[in-house]
Amino acid sequence: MINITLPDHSVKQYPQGTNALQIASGISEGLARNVLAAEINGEVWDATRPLFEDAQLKLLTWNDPGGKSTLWHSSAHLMAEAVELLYPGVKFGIGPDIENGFYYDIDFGTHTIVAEDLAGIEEKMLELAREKQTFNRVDVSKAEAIRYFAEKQDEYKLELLSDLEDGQITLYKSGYFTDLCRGPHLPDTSPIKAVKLLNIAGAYWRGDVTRKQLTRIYGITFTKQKELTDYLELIEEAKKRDHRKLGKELELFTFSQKVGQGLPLWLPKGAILREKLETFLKREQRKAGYDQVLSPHIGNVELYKTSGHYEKYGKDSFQPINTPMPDEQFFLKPMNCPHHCEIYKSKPHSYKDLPVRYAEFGTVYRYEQSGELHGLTRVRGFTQDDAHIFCRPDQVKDEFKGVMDIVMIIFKALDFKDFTVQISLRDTNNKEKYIGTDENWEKAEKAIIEVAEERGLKNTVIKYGEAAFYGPKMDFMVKDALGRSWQLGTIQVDYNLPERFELEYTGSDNEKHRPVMIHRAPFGSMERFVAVLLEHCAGRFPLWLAPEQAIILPISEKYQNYAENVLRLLNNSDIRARIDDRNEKTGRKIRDAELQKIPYMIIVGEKEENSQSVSVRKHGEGDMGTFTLDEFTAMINKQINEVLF
RNA sequence: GCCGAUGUAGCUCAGGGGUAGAGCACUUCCUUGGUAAGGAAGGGGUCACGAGUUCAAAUCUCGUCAUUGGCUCCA
Repeated sequence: MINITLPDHSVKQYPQGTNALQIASGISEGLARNVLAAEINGEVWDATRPLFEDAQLKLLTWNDPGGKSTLWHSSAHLMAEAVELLYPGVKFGIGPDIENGFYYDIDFGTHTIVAEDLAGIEEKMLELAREKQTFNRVDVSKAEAIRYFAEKQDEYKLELLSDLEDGQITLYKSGYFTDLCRGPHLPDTSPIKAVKLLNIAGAYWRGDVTRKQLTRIYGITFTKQKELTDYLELIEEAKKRDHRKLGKELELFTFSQKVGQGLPLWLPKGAILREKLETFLKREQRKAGYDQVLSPHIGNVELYKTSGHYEKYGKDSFQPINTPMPDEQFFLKPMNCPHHCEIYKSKPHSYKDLPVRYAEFGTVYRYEQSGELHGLTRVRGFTQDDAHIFCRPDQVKDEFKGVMDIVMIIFKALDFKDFTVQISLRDTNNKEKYIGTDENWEKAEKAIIEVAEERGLKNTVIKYGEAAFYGPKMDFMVKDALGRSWQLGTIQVDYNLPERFELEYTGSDNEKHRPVMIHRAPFGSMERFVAVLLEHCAGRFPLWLAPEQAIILPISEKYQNYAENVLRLLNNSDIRARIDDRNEKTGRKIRDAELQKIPYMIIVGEKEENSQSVSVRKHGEGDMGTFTLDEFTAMINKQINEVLF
């Protein structure tokens, strides 16, 4: 007999070889029907896998992440089975579950799969699911597995097998399909009740550009049709928040083929938004001891040879600008750091002056691959809210903390709660990829991890091999409306550029020392930040950022003069407003103002003119009643100051 | 850059081998109104661009450009 501990800490005895599904049946048939997998001592297992030792058991259903992932992983197998039946001879790469659903990478040979084919695959999947095919785990020797996939001529599985140790290889068989897989899987296919194949994409085998591109089919499945319908509705809703759509609707930015790919044009309202964000950050930076500097948009090729960027990115950048002088070349600046290094070098520094903090909203140009461009989140010309801190080694940690505080002030002001912190370190197996000494790298990496711990940052992930070539970094990641993760704020320690530019300060010992450089951009780039902000607030900007804070709606043209008086007074109080003087009824003007997401509507007619007042309507909330102008401006200013101060 | 999809009026989109449609927006007129669409008339498109097939191409084919879902990349 074995002892099984349930989540309520009760312990029950079962014969050896009992499985989780049988235990569930013993508790209730209803529960057994909903069991998708089991968590055994913290590890997700097949519910049908026999238990031979004492264990902690948690039964997993659709409501558990482990239940969902098992359903989706099994769905990937089910899709592969359907594809194999419909398109004999296809070969399979990998097919994992992902955050929302699953995918399978498939080599269709000469056949091209198109969107219209997906419905047929979905149908076949449902047909197979209804057969209640069981998933059977089989331990096999490496030789057996190789024999099976060699016979099937599936070179991808054979390659995967070559990396596996004999003795730890399992196959899963379900229906007509057998896959190399470590599991876990559903007891059988019957819980898969609703299927949607979402899209088709190319994906390089093992993520390697030099290898063959397979066809990746993404899909998602559910245990109820209703869940699928709800999910699809959720996606539709999310698409309404897409910054590309809102940016057009709210007239914030646009693109022009003539100007060029990935080069955003900021419209008047978008420009106000950016200016407000800049002013906000500049003030915070002033408080934190930063100095604003300015540098040109181009730099001599020698600058980038010194920085090392020429060697690494020269070929893939915008190509050099030539001048009438032979052998003279300039590059559009792809980053501001080299310029700031030269600013630092413009005079000698004492240890007493440090840290020196140079900040600049610097516009940079990077020739991103055409397929990478994406709305405002990935562009070829963008403005970084950049700054470089030059400090003594003993100041690194404090400076790092100071920067983190600024990032948090911004996130708080804009109500960004849902972010993750990614700490990117070296790939320790490929140290030659990075510039700088081992010792310096270790020092920097240690400082970042310590600061994250000391400040109690939640949702922190450490990624090895993701560091920039010159130093480790900490990035603040936020998801867009469709769940794609984007890097916003970034803080990067750099022990290398000071070396390359031979930056110095005089220490208390009257000797020359190397300062440490910290690159940081709390917004990341203005473009990407606005994009994410736009999706975050669905176009309903906080009052202090709204390009138009109020719109004055005269009941008829008879009140145009009074409306103009009101506008003048609002402008005097620094409130951004305009008059809707169209020949339309009030209901219509209100509707349009609501659609434009203008925070306040000010209705003026006979009543208001006579009492020198305004009627106020708040976006999304409705009529707020009558105010004097002083009351109204006081209310607006209070609301703005609450966020900003 | 790679695999796939898309490109018709300012916007959202329908249509589709016989030289173009809707709604909204815009202009003019009527209406002068009280918290989410007042009425009428009118203007507006080389159907992304270039080539080919055809008596005839916006429609079919090829190429280019742009957008887009992914992959790869992201100083």
